[in-house]
Amino acid sequence: MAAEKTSRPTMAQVAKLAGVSPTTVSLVINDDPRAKSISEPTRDRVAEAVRSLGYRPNHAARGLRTQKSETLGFITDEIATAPFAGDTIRGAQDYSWKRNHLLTVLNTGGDPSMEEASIEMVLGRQVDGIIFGAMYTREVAPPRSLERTRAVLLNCYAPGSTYISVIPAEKEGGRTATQILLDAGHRRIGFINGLGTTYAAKERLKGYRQALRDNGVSYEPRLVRNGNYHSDSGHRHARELLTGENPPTALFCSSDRMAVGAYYAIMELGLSIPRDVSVVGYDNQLELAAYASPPMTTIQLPHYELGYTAARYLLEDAPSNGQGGGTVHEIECPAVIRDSVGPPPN
Amino acid sequence: MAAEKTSRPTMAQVAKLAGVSPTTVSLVINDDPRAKSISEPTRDRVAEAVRSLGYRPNHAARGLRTQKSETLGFITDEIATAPFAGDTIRGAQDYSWKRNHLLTVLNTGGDPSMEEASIEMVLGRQVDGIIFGAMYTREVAPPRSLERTRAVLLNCYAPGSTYISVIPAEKEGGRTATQILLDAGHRRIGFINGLGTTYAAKERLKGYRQALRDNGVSYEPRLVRNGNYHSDSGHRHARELLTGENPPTALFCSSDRMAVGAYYAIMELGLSIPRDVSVVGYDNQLELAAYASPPMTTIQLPHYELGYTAARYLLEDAPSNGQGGGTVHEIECPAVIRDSVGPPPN
DNA sequence: CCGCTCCACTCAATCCTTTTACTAAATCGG
DNA sequence: CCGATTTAGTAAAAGGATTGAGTGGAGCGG
Repeated sequence: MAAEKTSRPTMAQVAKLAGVSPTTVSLVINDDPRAKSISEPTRDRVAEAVRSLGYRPNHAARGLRTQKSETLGFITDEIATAPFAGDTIRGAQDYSWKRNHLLTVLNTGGDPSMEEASIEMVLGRQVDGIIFGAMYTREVAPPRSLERTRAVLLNCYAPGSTYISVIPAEKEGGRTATQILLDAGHRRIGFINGLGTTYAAKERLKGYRQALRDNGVSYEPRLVRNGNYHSDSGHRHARELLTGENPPTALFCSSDRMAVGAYYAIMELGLSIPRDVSVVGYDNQLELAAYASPPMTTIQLPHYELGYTAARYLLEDAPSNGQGGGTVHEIECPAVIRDSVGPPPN
Repeated sequence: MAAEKTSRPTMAQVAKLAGVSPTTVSLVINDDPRAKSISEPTRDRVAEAVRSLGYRPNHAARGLRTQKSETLGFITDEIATAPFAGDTIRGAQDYSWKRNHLLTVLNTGGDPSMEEASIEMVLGRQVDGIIFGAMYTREVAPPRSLERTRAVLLNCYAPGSTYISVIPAEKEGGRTATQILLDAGHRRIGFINGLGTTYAAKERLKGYRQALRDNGVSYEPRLVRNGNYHSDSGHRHARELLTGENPPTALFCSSDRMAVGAYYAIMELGLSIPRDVSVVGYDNQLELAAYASPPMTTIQLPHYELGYTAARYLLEDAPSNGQGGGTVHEIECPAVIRDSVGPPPN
C-alpha cells in the first residue's frame, strides 16, 4: 500500500533512522580503524538500520571518492575462444572475489586498435588493475596505455618491460613428460613437438633434453619432430617415427590432439597402447585425453592457476605502472597419470 | 622535467583549456541532443582540448549522477567450468561492447548463498542488468534479489516468472538430427538420449518423434535409450542396440561423448562408419567431434549466440524488474555436417 | 525601436560516500 | 579542582560528471 520507494536507500537515510550522522554510518560500515571510538550500542543501531532498510553502499559514489573501483579488467586476445578460457577466467574471478573485487572481461580478437580501446574503456572505469592475457604463451608488446595502471601479463611476457608475467612452466612440463616415460623404462622416446618457433615448443624441447641428459640417455635428433598441434600432423609424424629404423618405444606429443593422431597411427600399424607403444600427451584437454581409449596420460596446463595467480599478483604485489621488475612467474604443469604409459616391449 | 600530473584530467580542466564551461564540455562529449545549439568552432575547441589532455570521463562520477553503470553482470552456476563457457561469455561481451557496456562475470559454483552474494555485489555497483545463467538447460528458481534489476535467464527458465529466457531450441535440434538420418534413407534410427529427466532430453525426444511422424516412420520405443552423456554409457547402449534383433542402421546420440562411445562399440563389432552404421552426435564439442574418425556429424549448441542474445534482450527489450512477460526465446541449434552419415547398408 | 524568439552557452544543484577537521562531554593524573 | 586526554561522535568539503533553469546578445517582425 505504501508507495514503494523505487530507488535504493542512501546512507543519509540509514543515518537518520539510526539517529547518527552519515559519518558514523560510514565508519561503522567500513569498519574503519578510526571507528574504534564508536560505541557498541551505536554500532548496533547502525547495523540494524542497514538491515531494515536493506541498505547497500552505492559503489559509484564510493569509487568517486576513493578513486578505486574494486574491479579488475581481464583483457585477452582470443583466449575466450579457447576451450580452456573459462578456467582461466574462473581462476582470476575466484581470487578477485576473495579480495572483494569483481572481474570485467574483454576480448579483443587480437586487433590492436581493439586492445587500445579496451584498455581505455576499463581505464575510464578506474579499474584497480588489468590482467593482459594471450591465448598461447608468447612474447608481446603491450600497448603503452597499459602503463597507466597496474598490470600483470598472463600467458605472455614482454622482455625489457617491468611487468610481472605469469606463464606455465613449459620446460619443466617437458621434463616431467619425458621423465614419466624414462621411469617406465623407455630409452628411445619420440618427441612430436609443436611449432618450433613458439615459446612452448622451445621450452619443452629443453625439458625433454634435460630429462634425457639427467638419465644418461643420449639425445637423438631423428626422434624429434615439429608438428602443428593438430591431429593429422600427430598422425603423420607418429607413423613416420614408428615405421622408421629402430623406432621409439614411446611418444611424447606436445598436444593431446597430436597424441590422438598418434593413437590412430598406432592402431593402424596394428600396435597397442601401452603394450607396444607408450604415449604421453600435453594440455589435458578433458574431452580428448580422458575419453581416449585408453585414457591418456598427459601434462596439464594450469589454466585456473594462471588466472588465479595473475589476479593475486595484481592485487598483492604489482606496484603501480608496471614497476614490477619484470619478474616472470612460472606455474607448474602437473602430470595427469592415466593408462597410456607402460614398460617398453620385451 | 615538469612534474608529471599523475591524476587524470577532469572535465573542469578540459573546460578551462577550451575556454568554455564544464556544461558545454559535457554536452559535446555525450553529443547530447540539446547540444545542437553548440557551434562547430566551440565543438572543435572542446574536442581538441580533450585530445591534448588525454581526457576520459570519470565513469564513477558519471555513474553517480546518471544512476547507470554501463555494465552488465553475468552470474552463472558452473558455466565457467564447462568447456564452452568462454563462447557464451564472449557472445555476451561482444554484444555488450557494441552497446558500450562492459561485462562483469561471476560464478557461484551453484551455491545459493553465493548466488545471493553475487547478485548483491553487482547490484551494489548499479549494474544495468544481470544475465543469470545455468550450465545445462533447466528450470531454476532465481533468487528474489534478482527482481531488483533487469534480468534475463540464460540456458534456464523459471515458469510463472516474468523473466525473459534464452535457451537452445532442443526440440528442433532433435528433429534436425533425426531428419538428417531420415534424409539419408534410414528407417530404424536408434536414439541414445540423455538423462530422461532433463529438459534437453525431453525436448530432443519430442523432436525425434516428430521427425519420424513427419516422415511416416513409426516410433519404436525399443530403439530409444537413456544414457548419462558419458562415453561409456554411449558405448554400452550402442552395443546393446546394435547386437539386438533387427538393429538400427543409424544412431542419434544426445552428446558427442556418447557418440564417441558408440564409435568404439561400432568398431569393436567390426562395423564401419558410415558404411554400416551412421552416427549423429550432439554438442559439437570441437575436440571430440571434429577430430573423431571419421569426423562426426553433429548438432551444435549455440553457446555464443545464447550469450549474445541474452545480452541483447537485456539491453534492448527487458523491461525493469523482470516484467518481461516470461517469454522464452529459443536459439537454433544448427547441424554440422561431417562424414559420419551415409545411406543405410543394402 | 520595442518586444519576442533563438542561439550559444553558463550556473548551480545534485548524485552518495569518504575524509579532514572539529567539538562537546567525560575521564584522568596530580 | 584544573588542564590534558580520550571518547564519541558531527559538520562540511571534496570527488567529477550531468542537468534543469537561466542569461546576455543577435536577429526579426511590426
